[in-house]
Amino acid sequence: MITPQSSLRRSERSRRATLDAALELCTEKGYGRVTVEAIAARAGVSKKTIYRWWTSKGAVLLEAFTDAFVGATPFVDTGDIALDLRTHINSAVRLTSTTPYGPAYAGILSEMHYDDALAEAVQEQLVGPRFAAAEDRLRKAREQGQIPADADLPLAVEMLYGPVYYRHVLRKPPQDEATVASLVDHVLRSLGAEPGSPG
Amino acid sequence: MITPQSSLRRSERSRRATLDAALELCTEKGYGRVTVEAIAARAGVSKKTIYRWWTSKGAVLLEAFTDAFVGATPFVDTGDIALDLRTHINSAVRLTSTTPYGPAYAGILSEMHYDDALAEAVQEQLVGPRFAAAEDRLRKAREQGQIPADADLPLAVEMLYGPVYYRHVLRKPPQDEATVASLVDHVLRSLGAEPGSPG
Amino acid sequence: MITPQSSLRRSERSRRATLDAALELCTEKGYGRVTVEAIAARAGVSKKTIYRWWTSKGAVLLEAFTDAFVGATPFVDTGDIALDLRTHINSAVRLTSTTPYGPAYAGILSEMHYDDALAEAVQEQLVGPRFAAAEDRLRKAREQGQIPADADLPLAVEMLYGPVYYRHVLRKPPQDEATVASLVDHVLRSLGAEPGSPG
Amino acid sequence: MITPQSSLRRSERSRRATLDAALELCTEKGYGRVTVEAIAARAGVSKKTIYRWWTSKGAVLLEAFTDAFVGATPFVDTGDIALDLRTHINSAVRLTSTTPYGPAYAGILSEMHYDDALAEAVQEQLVGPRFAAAEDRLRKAREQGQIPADADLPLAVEMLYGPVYYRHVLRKPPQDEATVASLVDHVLRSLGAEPGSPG
DNA sequence: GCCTAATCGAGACGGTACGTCGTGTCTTCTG
DNA sequence: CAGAAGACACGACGTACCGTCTCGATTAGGC
Repeated sequence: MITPQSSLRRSERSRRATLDAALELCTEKGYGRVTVEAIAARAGVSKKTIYRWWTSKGAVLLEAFTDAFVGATPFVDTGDIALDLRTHINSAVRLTSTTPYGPAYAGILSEMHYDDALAEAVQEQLVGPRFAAAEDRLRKAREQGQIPADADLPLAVEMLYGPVYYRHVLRKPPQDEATVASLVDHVLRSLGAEPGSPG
Repeated sequence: MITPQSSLRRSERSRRATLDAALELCTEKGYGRVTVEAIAARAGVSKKTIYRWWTSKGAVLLEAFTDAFVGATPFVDTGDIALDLRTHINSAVRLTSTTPYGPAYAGILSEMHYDDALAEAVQEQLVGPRFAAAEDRLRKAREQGQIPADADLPLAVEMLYGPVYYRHVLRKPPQDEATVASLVDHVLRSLGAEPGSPG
Repeated sequence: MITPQSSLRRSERSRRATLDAALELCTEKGYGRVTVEAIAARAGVSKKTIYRWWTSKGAVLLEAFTDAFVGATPFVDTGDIALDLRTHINSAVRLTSTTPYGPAYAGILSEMHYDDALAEAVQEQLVGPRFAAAEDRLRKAREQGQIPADADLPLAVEMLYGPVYYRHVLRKPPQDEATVASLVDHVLRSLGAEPGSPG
Repeated sequence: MITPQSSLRRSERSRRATLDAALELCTEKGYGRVTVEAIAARAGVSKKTIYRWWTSKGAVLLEAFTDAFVGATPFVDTGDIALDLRTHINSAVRLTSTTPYGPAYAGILSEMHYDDALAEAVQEQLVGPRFAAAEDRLRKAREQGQIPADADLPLAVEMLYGPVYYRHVLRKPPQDEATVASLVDHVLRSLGAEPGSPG
């Protein structure tokens, strides 16, 4: 498992120092050059302690990552579906293009392909909730008649998130806000929605 | 550089053995567990020879990859823009979901984040041409009035490829043909195109 | 110090469990593979407790060792110097060739070279008393005229004990009783003693 | 095995640097504190190289040791048995009491108890030849009538070497030359030899 | 027969070293 | 003379113990 086994005796000091060191090193050298050895040295923590609470470098960074983004992207419902989607996608763009989280996330995505537990954790803790939140917001819009009743919501979410990931994994520059607005408009139009609020 | 230095004396036998061994190992163990050491041993080739012709494991696999897909996805123009886009995207889906190329490509995408030369090579040899081909085909459709004159073509291409990458990097199941067809329809509709040929 | 600090609250149960576990492990794996960690686990005792009462693994085994041999080799004076020396040396041979004490003693001798406190303790508790006992018995024999007045007693004791240690540290098979008898005779003759009782 | 597998490609430079570093560290810190890690660092050699050619720290030091003493103690036959034995035993005393070889040898003796291959190597390369040489010299003396025909030669050799080991392993001060001379005289007398040349 | 402090088990902690593996370079021998 | 074989210095891996350090939970004496 990725989430640590329960223990009452765990040192919060070591935990924080480890996560902070991992993020720092990710910024300085890039995920691929970060080693457990270096994290331990930077954090003033023993390697044993790291291996006691995490299964891999990826698990450490995932925790650092989720820690930082807990509650960071709540999905507020302003009533304006286009606005809310823009807000949501913009936060994702920022997430993946801000140091040190962007490089860290790219690394986590890499590691997912060889580490099943990590893949599962990413799905459950990061991707799943955001995907669901976007789908829920679209569903509400559909119920309110802002988008047609037969709209394919999962497809819409993929069309929204897809380009963000596309740019991130191919190291292309992240979308600016205007591009995101245009993307949201296109997706809504593709569903058959009436042109809504101005981007 | 990724593309090998020219040489008149290069052994084609060693080249093929190396690429084949790399793909085999990728299938068996996954990209992350493939090592130059193991490729050399499997191929019956010395490490020195590998390092002479490639800069990294990623470069070997990229060559194995492009080798296999040279001319594999020509962009035929049938006159039906929706059909041609479906064909194109389906080939990309197949590319990323077929053993051993799917796992290999995931690995290459990982390595791109730490290997600038590899990133450049991927862009030039794989991503760029395909992106351009899709854009060109859309441009022709625009010229023929099948899609509006003000359509944002790069955005459209990103909306088409984005979901493919999204699923690939997040280890979600690849799209089936119906889903791809629906995606293409949605993208065309988002551009303001008239509903076209039935999927 | 090697001998434990005095305490009224010390748990005899823990003490015995520790010593027994240490001897068991010494038999099973050999001194070099015995660790404080393993002793604690086997004894159902915490490492802290071991470190509270002993300074090192060597100290634990020395105590286990001396515990077992307290009063085990009294030097009885039968009036027959050769017989008494044979008895004495035979007990030393048995000491060093009996499981688990032989391997434990070999380990203690090893550790002595890096642990001054242990070296001192071995000298004071084991080697010194036995050497003195042998020398005393020889002195009495000298006083009774059984050996010449100018006999070099310390040299004699070294000649008696030397071969026992020689075989022990070089992992040669221990002397049998006939060999010990012959050794004692040779040593006595070397001092210029009249040939004594038959072996 | 202790003696390295044959190879034509072995780097003599690395070999010497390793042996020298091992001896230096043995002098500085004592055998027990010497680590393969430290030997490698000091020698500017990789740990892998050490593990390639030796099985353990003990094997390294044994080779350093035997290297230094190859041909160092030839058994010259002057015709005077007492003189020759004194020479021989004195060389053993010096061997075990000279930095860095004394501490190194103590460590090797320790390790022998847990490392069967090392034990065998010590017997074959160091102890066996010296024991045989001493026994041979005594045999010649016996043939020449300098000692009785029924003399127990192995026992004599043990009586000669025993005290040397006794002092070495118990960390007592080494014999001086007068003590060695007296020891040799006693042993010869114990065999029934006529008092020989003056010490 | 309580009360309270030392002692106990358990085990997390910062470390050091282990022995192994992979990297990328370099050398030697062979076809 | 390119290529296989593989030794080399380096550095990270993940593990084992070290000796120190909290933690509650007994568990004795002194009251």
